[in-house]
Formats: sequence, C-alpha cells, structure tokens
Amino acid sequence: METKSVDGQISVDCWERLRAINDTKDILSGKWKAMIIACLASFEKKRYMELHRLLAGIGTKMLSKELQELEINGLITRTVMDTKPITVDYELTSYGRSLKPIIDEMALWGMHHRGKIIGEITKKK
Amino acid sequence: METKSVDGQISVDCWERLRAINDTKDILSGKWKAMIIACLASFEKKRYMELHRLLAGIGTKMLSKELQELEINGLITRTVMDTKPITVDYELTSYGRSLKPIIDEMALWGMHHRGKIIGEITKKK
DNA sequence: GAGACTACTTCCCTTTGGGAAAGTGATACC
DNA sequence: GGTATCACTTTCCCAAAGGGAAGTAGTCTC
Repeated sequence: METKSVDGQISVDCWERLRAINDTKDILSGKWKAMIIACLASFEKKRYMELHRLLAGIGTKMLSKELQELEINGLITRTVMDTKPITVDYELTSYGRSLKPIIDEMALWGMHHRGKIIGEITKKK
Repeated sequence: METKSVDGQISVDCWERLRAINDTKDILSGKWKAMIIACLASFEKKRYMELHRLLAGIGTKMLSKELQELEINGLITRTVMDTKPITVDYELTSYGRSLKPIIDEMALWGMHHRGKIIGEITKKK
C-alpha cells in the first residue's frame, strides 16, 4: 500500500493525542479533583473546612487525599497559617490555573446538557 | 451579616457549576469514553474492529460497553452495514461533536504537561 | 466441513475507589 | 477540666470498575 506511511503518521498522531487525553484524565482522576480546582478557580483561596463545606458530600479523608495529590502534581499550594487554631489555605498555582479552560468547558457543557435533558422531558409531557 | 444574600448567591452559582462539572464527568466516565470520542472526532467514522485496534489495550467487552453507553447518551450512532461479514460503523452525533472543545483542551493540556515533565527531568540531569 | 472474520456477550476474578466513623493533637474558650 | 475548632489520619468495609478468556452467531473461504 502506498498509504502505509500516511497511515503510520496518522496512527502516531492519534496515539499521541489519546495518550495526552489519558494523561489529563489521570491528573483529574478521582471523584472530586475537578470540583476542587473549580472551587479554587472561583475563590482564589480556600481553607480546608471551607472546601469541606463547599463540596457538599465529601468526607475528610477524601478531601485530604485529593488535595495531597493535587499538591504533588504542582496544581495547588498548601500554606499553614498561624492563626488561633491553625488553618490551612489552599490555592491554585499558575500551573493549576492552566486547567481552567478544561474546567470551564466542562462546566459549560454540563449546563447545556442539563438544559437539553430537561427540555426533552418537558417536551414529552 | 449583610453579605448573607451575596454569599447565598455565590454558593448557588458555585453549586450549579460543580454539578455541571460532575454531569460532564459522568458522561465521560470510564477509562475509554474520552478516547473513543477523540478517535471518532478525528476519523468521522470507524468500525468496531478499527476502534479495537486504534485503542490499543482495550478489550472487546469494555469497547462494547463504552460504545453502548455513548449511544444511550446520544453521543454516537451505531449503524450496521450489510457487508460480506457484517460490519458496524460508529459515528459521532452532532451532540457528540459538541464535546470536541473539552476533548481538544484535554489533548492540548496533556501534551503541554508531558512536555513540562520531560523538561523537568532533563533539567535535573 | 474446518477455519477465519466480524461483532459481540457471558462469566469470573482481582483491583480500585470511595464512604463512615472514630481517633489524634494542638490550641483556645469558659 | 470539659468542650469546641481545625486539620487531618487511620481503620474497616463494600460496591463498582475493569480485565481475561471463552463462548455465540452469522457469513465467507478453501
């Protein structure tokens, strides 16, 4: 086949794209990471307990775990404040902020999707 | 507090955003859905076996399951062709194509991320 | 009629993810 | 000194996710 090299090229490009998508999914893995990033993108800075209240339903274990993983990946910073009872501030790094386009697209699509589903239900009635 | 209503508004907006992000994550749940959509976005139309080869590592069980879920959500169409041995074409719907911005952002970020990580490794040496 | 190709499904098993609840330790309030 | 707050950690448990292998069914080839 004369298309062999072309197909090869397409496969490599495709494969790299798929790998990249996978990498991003890994970074945003877990039930809460995308939402934590969304919160920190909206509020700039949040304490542990504030996040716990904002993310209704999350347990302390999960919150700690997800925050640690985000910190390890360089997406957020953790700073211990020396307040009366100590508090901890979490903030997006500039690298973490680079995920904002993805989060925004996800929020946008999710809103449209919900609108579409509700539209379909009311149309049926 | 005079900020009560303002905080309330912020919470509601935030909560709706978080819910939307969650909805989108659900639609793209599973190890392979985002990649399947990426493939179909690149190639327009692919057969079951072609997808199986393209998505190196996926088993037939997972591929079937993920494709079914995508079809149920109205993101892809399944058309049986009456070829010698029957073949089945999968294609993105226009609704499925509306996920392209998310997939593209994910691919883009993943590429940059890999570049950054490799850069950090070579800098250390 | 044996084997191959297509597109699956079914069964079984292991791994992972994630939640609830309780515990920890430091500090502060009353 | 009892209780509260903040920020966790630890333990235990269960459901869901995902993989491998084999089976099914229809058609075509040799």
